[in-house]
Amino acid sequence: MENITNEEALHEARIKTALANMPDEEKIAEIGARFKTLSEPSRLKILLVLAGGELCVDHICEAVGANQSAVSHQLKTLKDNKIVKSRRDGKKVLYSVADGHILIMLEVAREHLNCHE
Amino acid sequence: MENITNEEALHEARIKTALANMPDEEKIAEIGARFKTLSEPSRLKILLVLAGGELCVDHICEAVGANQSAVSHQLKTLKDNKIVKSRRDGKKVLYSVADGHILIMLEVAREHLNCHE
DNA sequence: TTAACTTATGAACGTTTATTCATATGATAA
DNA sequence: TTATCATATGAATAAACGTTCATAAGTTAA
Repeated sequence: MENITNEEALHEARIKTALANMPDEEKIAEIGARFKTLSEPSRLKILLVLAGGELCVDHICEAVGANQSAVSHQLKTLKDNKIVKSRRDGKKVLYSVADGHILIMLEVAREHLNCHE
Repeated sequence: MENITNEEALHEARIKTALANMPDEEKIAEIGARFKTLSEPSRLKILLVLAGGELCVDHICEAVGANQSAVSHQLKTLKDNKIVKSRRDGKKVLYSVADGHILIMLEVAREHLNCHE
């Protein structure tokens, strides 16, 4: 009985702490948007290809085996979410991974998979 | 002209290397499923609350301000994807974060956001 | 400017998915 | 067993999203 009360108090304390440190709705939505961007296999493939260095759109299409329109749409999503960046070089537009955090997240996700298979 | 050829060769080499190291379709789908699980704000909130320690379902409901059915459905998704684990304690079922990789990914995602805002 | 090449984008269709409602299952106490 | 509390789940509705098709926009060379 005493135990139950203590547990209850502990859990209530956890909830309070968690809520105090909880990011606001907007921040949570942004974090979620990042993860969502990384969740689609077609985008993951593009990212894994770009992990090797910058490439233009038609090379990306060739590498992932998807058509140009689909790849461009996905690149836009990736870019809007700061997962990749781009620069123009003549007729071509070269895409690359935006920063190191992305590759770290990919690596941690793969480690997590290995731990649970 | 020479430059263009060299660039072309470099990009082709990148594609070859990337494709050689590319996980198979199934692995990519699994990685994507993990990210997708982390992408929904309602699930992220649950996870951020559980980051403080294990809690039973009704405490989670209270903390995230969602109804019991929705929370149970989301907990099932989180558990199926090895993001959380659970144990029964009497009438209650206590949920907690499955392992440290999850919290690392959350942290890296937040760092990534901070770099780009 | 015109033609050729490269990338981007709008609309529509089909699929996936989160929430809600109602109900079932599991556990404990009386 | 029965009543109550706690959690899980099936079905349905509504919203979100990826792909495709068609076409626009930007860049370079002739």
